[in-house]
Amino acid sequence: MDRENMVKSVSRALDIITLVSMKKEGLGVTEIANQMDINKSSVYRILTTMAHYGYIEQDAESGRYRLGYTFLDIGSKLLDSLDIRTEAKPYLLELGKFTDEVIHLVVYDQGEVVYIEKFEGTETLRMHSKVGKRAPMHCTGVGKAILAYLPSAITEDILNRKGLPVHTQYTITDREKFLSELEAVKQRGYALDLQENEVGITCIAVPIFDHAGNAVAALSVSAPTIRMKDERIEELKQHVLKTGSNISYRLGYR
Amino acid sequence: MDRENMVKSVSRALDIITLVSMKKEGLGVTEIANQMDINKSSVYRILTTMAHYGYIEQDAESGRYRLGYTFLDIGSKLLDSLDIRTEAKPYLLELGKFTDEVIHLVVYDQGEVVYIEKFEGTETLRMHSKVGKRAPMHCTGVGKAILAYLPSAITEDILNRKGLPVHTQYTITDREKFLSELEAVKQRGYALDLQENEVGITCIAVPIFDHAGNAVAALSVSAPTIRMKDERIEELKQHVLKTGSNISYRLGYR
DNA sequence: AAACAGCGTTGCGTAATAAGAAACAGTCTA
DNA sequence: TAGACTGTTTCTTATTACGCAACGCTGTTT
Repeated sequence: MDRENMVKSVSRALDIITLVSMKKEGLGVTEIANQMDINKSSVYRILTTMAHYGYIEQDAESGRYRLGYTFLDIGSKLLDSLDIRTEAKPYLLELGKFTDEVIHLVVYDQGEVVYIEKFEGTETLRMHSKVGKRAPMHCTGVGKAILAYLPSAITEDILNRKGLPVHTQYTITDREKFLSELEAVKQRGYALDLQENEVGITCIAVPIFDHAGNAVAALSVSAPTIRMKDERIEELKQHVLKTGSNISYRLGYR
Repeated sequence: MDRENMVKSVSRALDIITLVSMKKEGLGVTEIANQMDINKSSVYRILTTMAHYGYIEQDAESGRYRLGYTFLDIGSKLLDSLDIRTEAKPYLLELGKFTDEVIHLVVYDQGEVVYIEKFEGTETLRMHSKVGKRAPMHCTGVGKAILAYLPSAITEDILNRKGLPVHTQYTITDREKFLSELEAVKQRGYALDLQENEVGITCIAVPIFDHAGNAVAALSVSAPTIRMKDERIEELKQHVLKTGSNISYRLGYR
């Protein structure tokens, strides 16, 4: 970006914030001035300006400057405005173009997953029939990805209520086997759907976490099993994982 | 505070942030310039400067400017640095498990309380939506717990500035009544919120003192009023008081 | 289609403004 | 008590950020 068009004092102010944010005990005016190689008084004036707005606080005893609570105010406003669908969209598009396969985005709702976005390889994004539809969790990649990260009490409850109904001959129907599958998912960080929901379809799915660290959503790349050999899965999983963590980050997950 | 010593462009930048934070859809350069009654190009340059640091983001399609994710980064660093938070954490967890109700931890800041931690039942929430939010002091348990122990001059000042706005039909709006309520809180050592902030919610709150003996924070257990009969309050208050004094001790209060 | 109105962005000259040097007023140390 | 630190303030200078106006662009209106 053009460094020409930047406002110097604002730029300095933001540099100071970065500096201050790194020392939790706070920093002194002189200390900051030395580190940034600018004059004390400049630092002082910028600090008092930011302190006036509550972005910076001065410790009454030590005189040192620390981060102020206004960052929490703004941060919580930002969190309120985050929407999974809009945040995820560009990442899904990118993943779709790269893989040239179908990408799904789902959210968790009452023991099921709800499809809220779909992207088809070459075609443009549009309202597809599957958007809004619900699916069980135990036989889908996205469902297992979320299930693996839910609190175990909730997972138990869902399994008790929904059971493990057969969808294909590959569906995991044994409770013990399913629980250890979830453990494996958690270990790997991603879930596979090996024709467990629909014969001939294989998926790679990853969970998406919100700002509170809850697995609120998941995304998957689905493809005909014929195209999903081990080497392809190995390659794709990297990108799916990366995309998932990018979206989680956009939702405030740190 | 001296408006003389402030850096104008930094001040403008922070005003812009405030403005932007109020519209979650974002704002345009011209829109901001009109509202602040300054030139477009000034706004533009300040925005690009902040965008370079990630405090502001420009929507690729609409061209509008929104809050950027750096606020979340700084916000989470700020939360980490709050030692009250780290010291209190284990005690809050214990209280949360024992009561199986919602536990809140707030700090006092400029006549209001700021939520810095929340425990729900058994789970730990990294950054719940309420964390960072502000609330008035006069109609919350935590607010009254702190208010009762602040120097009376400061209490007076807060009441003058903020008044006693109605939140529910149970909110104490008479100044004399409120002051004697604070006296009662001080006598008992804990505060009750009997649906004064939100109908159907009852809280028990206690102040937390720092090493200098200042009431800098408070914690509360909140529950539906139906679950908060007199006997339960009697039982809970003991544990809340104990937890509060334990945390104060950890902060150096003797 | 053409004219218009709106946007975000850019270049430029000028005057306001932020930066720097140095003195000031404290505090803590030796 | 002298010294070496702070954070704060003052004052002068030229740097710099400002406002003006024009630009390219998009979408709408006529």
